[in-house]
Amino acid sequence: MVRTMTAPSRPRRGRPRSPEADRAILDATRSALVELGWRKVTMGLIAERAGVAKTTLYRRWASKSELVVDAVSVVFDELHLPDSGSLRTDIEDVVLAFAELLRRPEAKSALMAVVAEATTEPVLRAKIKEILVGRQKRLVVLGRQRAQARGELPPDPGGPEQASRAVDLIFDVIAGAVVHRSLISTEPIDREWAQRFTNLLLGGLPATSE
Amino acid sequence: MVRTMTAPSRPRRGRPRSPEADRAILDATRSALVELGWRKVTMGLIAERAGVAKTTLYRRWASKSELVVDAVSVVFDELHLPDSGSLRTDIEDVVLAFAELLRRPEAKSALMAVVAEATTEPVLRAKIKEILVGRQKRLVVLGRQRAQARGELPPDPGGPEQASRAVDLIFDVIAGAVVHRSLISTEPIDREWAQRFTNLLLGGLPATSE
Amino acid sequence: MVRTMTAPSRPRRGRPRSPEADRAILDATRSALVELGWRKVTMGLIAERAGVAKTTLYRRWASKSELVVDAVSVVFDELHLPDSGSLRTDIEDVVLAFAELLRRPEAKSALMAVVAEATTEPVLRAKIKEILVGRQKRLVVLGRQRAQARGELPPDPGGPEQASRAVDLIFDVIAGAVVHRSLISTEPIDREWAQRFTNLLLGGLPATSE
Amino acid sequence: MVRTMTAPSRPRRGRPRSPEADRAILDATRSALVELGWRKVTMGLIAERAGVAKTTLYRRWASKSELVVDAVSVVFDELHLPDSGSLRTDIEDVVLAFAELLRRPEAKSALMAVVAEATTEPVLRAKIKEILVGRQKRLVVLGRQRAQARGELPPDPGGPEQASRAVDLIFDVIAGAVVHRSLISTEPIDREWAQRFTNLLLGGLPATSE
DNA sequence: GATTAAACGAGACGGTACGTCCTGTCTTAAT
DNA sequence: ATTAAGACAGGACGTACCGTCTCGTTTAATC
Repeated sequence: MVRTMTAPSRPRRGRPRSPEADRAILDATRSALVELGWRKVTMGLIAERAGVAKTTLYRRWASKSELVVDAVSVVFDELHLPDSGSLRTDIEDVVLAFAELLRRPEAKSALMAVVAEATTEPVLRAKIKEILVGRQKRLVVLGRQRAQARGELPPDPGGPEQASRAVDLIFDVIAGAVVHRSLISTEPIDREWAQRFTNLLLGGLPATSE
Repeated sequence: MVRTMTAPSRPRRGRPRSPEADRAILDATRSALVELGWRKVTMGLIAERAGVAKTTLYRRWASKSELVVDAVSVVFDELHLPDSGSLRTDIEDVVLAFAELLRRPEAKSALMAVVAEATTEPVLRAKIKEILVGRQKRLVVLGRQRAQARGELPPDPGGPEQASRAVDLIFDVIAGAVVHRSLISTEPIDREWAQRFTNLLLGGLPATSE
Repeated sequence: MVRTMTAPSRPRRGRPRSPEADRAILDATRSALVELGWRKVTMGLIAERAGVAKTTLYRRWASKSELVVDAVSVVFDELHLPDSGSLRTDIEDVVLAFAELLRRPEAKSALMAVVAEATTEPVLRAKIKEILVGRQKRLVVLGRQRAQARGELPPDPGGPEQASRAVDLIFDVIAGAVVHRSLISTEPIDREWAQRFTNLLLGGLPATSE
Repeated sequence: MVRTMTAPSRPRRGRPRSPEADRAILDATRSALVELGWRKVTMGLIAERAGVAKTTLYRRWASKSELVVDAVSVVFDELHLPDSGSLRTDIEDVVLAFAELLRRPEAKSALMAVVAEATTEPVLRAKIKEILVGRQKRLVVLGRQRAQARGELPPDPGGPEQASRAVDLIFDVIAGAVVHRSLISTEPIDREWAQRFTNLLLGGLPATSE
């Protein structure tokens, strides 16, 4: 998560970092995002709400953006893909679930902001790629496997690299459509839209008018 | 463009606003975005580079975000859809053109930032919807008409509202995929990717593995 | 006082500095020093009490020390030398008055602090020399003139430079003794001590035991 | 010196305090004062230079001020009064020696700072009174005894208390004049000034013009 | 040609957040 | 019990922008 992953067995001299502080900070960040939105959330406010000094924040995270990515990642990890029995409803369900996630204030106000920051900060960019993008591709992989098992999709034609590129493409199309409609076009996503999108994705452009 | 569009025939007493200032401000904004990126661009800096007082900026635009949307809109308006002769290459071409636009620093660093701001500011949201979203749908409308004329797509089945919803969907899918891959997944978009995307869009998910 | 003395007739572009802010800041500084002492007075607190932004302070003064010198200077300017009729009582009176000034919390807590800062900051050093030292020498000059008029002291023997050096010496001896006993030895200064000091100053060391 | 002087024969369980640490800390404090001056010297820096943990500092001294007083005291203890054969040259010599001491950066930058702190901290005040003031009065006592033995000064007229008060007065006058000229007026002290000061002190004000 | 009202440059203003630094305390494991 | 290491709460620092304001100065349409 934070930098706990650095060196699993370090000599560890001095007072160790407080895990309670970690938790309190991430909780405070999420609740502050819910109540105030990205703009009005400040490092000082998070520290105050977490009952922690500002230095404790900066000791763990290099910027507000990186802290927020970590705080928001657990929300993204809540996404699951219950086996609905058909590829069509699997897609519809995940589109609706993702759309609902993007309606949550802590996600909506934060996602685009950290992505904006990331355009100029490579470290943050890598973090987003790993946490918010990479980790969610599991949903596409899983849905694809199920569909292949059901015979709804043909088995992977090429090697593993080709399969990975296929997953990436599908992920960008699904997540991209939901993000674009939710946050850029700012139009609502309901089951009807999810169905029309799934039609397009499954049948392709010429089939949509039927 | 600005907000000078209020009441085209006002009594207009006193000194009129300088059109040179308008131009200088928008130019300074674009060049500052190119060099420094959204974060480091400040209203004070724009004013200085434009040889203009800060007051002059605020007399015309309510915030940095709104100014930047206007400054960037001309870049988006450069997108065109030359008739390539087939729907497939029309899509490929527009995907590549849009991807290239998002590689330009003034667009890349600004788009997500203003979208992030827009999550909490309705006025800005409306402006983005009109300028950056609404205006580009013309590309989808045009491409669709040509494809229908060629017989590549069936004619509009329902009324005009249904057609509008179809355009919206296609726009969100195409623009969403490009934006997501460019700015969130931060992977390069080349002709090979554009072809695979177009395959998916035209043939649908089951056809992609062939 | 502040920098009002710079360029008596400048073109003066832009909004002029608020004289009310000047006054409010200096008042707030003095009252804060009285209540809290040098250590606990912060720039942020002064700004708050003066109803002024911190930037307004820093626009006028480079540091807390320079601000405090200006704020305290008016207290030093309150020192006067009423004509008591004899050199002996003139000295006693001025010693007691200066001792009383150094008992005032705003002076006591601030004087040594700014002098300490001045050991490393030439600009501040010059300011102290001008305001807190130079301006008070008038008292010595005046007392000396009166004593010479009364015949208690011989007229200036050498040229004006020699007279100036004599004044400097007497000032350092009187002010030095009062400052040292008040703030370094931290012993009380009462009329009895003032009399013994005056004896020493008028009669010299061998005469004190009589 | 430190506060280790509490209970010379304690049971002393656990690891004893390192005397090397004491020395290293005081040395580091002095050298840091020389290089950086009071302001830029921090407890953390002293600890680092002494190769010691911050905890070790705070276990021995209650604050930076108290540590610095101890570190600087050895410099003051270097003052001596070689018997020059006459009261006049004894005074001149001690004035010049003290002036030279106050030119040393570790003394100059520290003395006024700790005095400033002491205006609000009684414990520190007592420490300064004992170490920096009380201990140096020996110089006045010694010089006086020699002068009385030579017949340059009359013997003590009153009881021991009156003699003590006389010593205090002379000390405040001499030390005060040197401190004031060195650190407040910030004028140089050379032999010529020391002679004029000694003239004044021995002969009194009316005699100075001769 | 004089009036007049808005726009203009300059820059001060109140305010907010920043990220750094230092203080003095506390918590580890090691000695 | 002391040590080195270093995390901790707290608080001030001085800077940077924000968006507003108050000046004195143009500038053009109206009178």
